[in-house]
Amino acid sequence: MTKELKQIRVRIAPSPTGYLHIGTARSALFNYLFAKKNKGKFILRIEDTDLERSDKKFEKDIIDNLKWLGIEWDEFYRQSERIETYAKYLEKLLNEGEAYRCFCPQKQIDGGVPQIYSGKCRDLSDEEIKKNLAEGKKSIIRFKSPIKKVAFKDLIRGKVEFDSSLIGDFSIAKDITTPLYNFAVVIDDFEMEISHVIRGEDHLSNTPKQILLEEALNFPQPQFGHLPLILGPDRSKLSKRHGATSVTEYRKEGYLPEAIINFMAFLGWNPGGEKEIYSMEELIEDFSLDKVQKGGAIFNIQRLNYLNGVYIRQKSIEELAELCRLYLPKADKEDLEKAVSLYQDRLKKLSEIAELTDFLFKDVLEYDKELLKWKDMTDGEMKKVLDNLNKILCDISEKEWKKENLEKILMPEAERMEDRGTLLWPLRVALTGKKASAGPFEVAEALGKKRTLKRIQNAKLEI
RNA sequence: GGCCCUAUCGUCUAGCCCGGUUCAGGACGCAGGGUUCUCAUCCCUGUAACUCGGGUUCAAAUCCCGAUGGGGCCGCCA
Repeated sequence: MTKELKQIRVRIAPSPTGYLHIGTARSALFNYLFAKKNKGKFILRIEDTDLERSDKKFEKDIIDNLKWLGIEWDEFYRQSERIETYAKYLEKLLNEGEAYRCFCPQKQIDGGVPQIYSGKCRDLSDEEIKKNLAEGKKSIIRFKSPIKKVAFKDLIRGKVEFDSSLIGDFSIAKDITTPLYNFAVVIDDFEMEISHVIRGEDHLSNTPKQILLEEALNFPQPQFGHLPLILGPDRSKLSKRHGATSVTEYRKEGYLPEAIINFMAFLGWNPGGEKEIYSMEELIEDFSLDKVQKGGAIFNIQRLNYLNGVYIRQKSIEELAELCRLYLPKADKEDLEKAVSLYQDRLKKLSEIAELTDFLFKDVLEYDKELLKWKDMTDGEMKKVLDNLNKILCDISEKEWKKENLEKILMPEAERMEDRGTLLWPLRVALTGKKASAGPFEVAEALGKKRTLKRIQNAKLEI
């Protein structure tokens, strides 16, 4: 028997009840990589059956940020537009006696431990159902869960087995036009011909329910693969209380999509070699589900920062300047490029550019005059140094006001001192007002002759 | 509490399937050093782990069993 090789079709199915979560983004990435690697299709399906909690603004955020990350889909669906389809299958299940209406009050949580549904309404007669309905009694639709062992081979974990008697008759819809998660997923995965369901481990215990439904509906079973969770520092599932969890927050702070992608890929996955800087193309090339980890991985911001620095340093000045525009709204293209070339090596996040380069955009610097002093200089020595600096710099023409020239002229002067810092530290502080900054020659060039001399004058006035 | 998943440096992990080549490799972090006026970049060095207990075997991080730890789920949310 030759097995027909079906096309690989995977999906990411976020619900628009919050901004794109880092965990959802990583699931999307893994699905995307798997699809691309196997020449398959990647589908985005918005799971907005819960009208109360769903919000268009979150849907927009999910779409925008997935695109921003470079995770593009081949097909797009919205569950709220597919209600008729679910209704059709709901009717079928109801008619075939695989599902039933339940008129019981909502499940009670007993001593903190929820109970399995008793099955009280399982065998209600048609008359009783009609009567209840006529009386306007509230009902939901439950699946008549057969008692059996449900086993499946997880792509990442191997054989997993559940006992359906511990699941009970779970709910599949609030009413005929309001399907619930486990049901809608099964219908959609079938209708969309999903071949592999790759999702977070938090869905592992939903899998037997979905398999039971697939069996009742005679659907082929997709392959399941459950990804390890992204954890907070306390090893519990990453959530708001651990800090920023949405892609948009990291985006606003100035993390690059390349860095986030590289970072997320290596949370729970590793190709085995020693190469750790990977572009999307390289990830696709090397991706494989059996290199996925089983245990959860802590979200380590230090590593994201490091990676972001790596990608920032890879940018051209022009690109980086454009990316930083948002953080320096008042700067023109030229200023932007000056600022960026001065601080590219020092940037961990784009947002830092504003504070780092504020001295470029100020007329008057405010700093403690003590900061001007290198080691234990006296005021007199300081004055001499500044005068000297002023004298030398005055003689350099506007035309020659270049980093290289400034260095060529100033360095021998600095060498003459017992310590180069005696000349260079006060210069740098006078120009930037900071104890840590880019080098004095490049800053002087960026500032230009006039402003440089002005700042040296101002420093003298301080003493 | 029940069910399920899981377990190598502080963190992300390689090695485990096919036991000996590993007193366990890389990266982040941290510490120290070099370059350097400062900070950063860059370069070098160091730091630190096979959860525990039983087996199996000449030999176990690697195979088996158990314990313990950690996590997830248990909704008329997804």
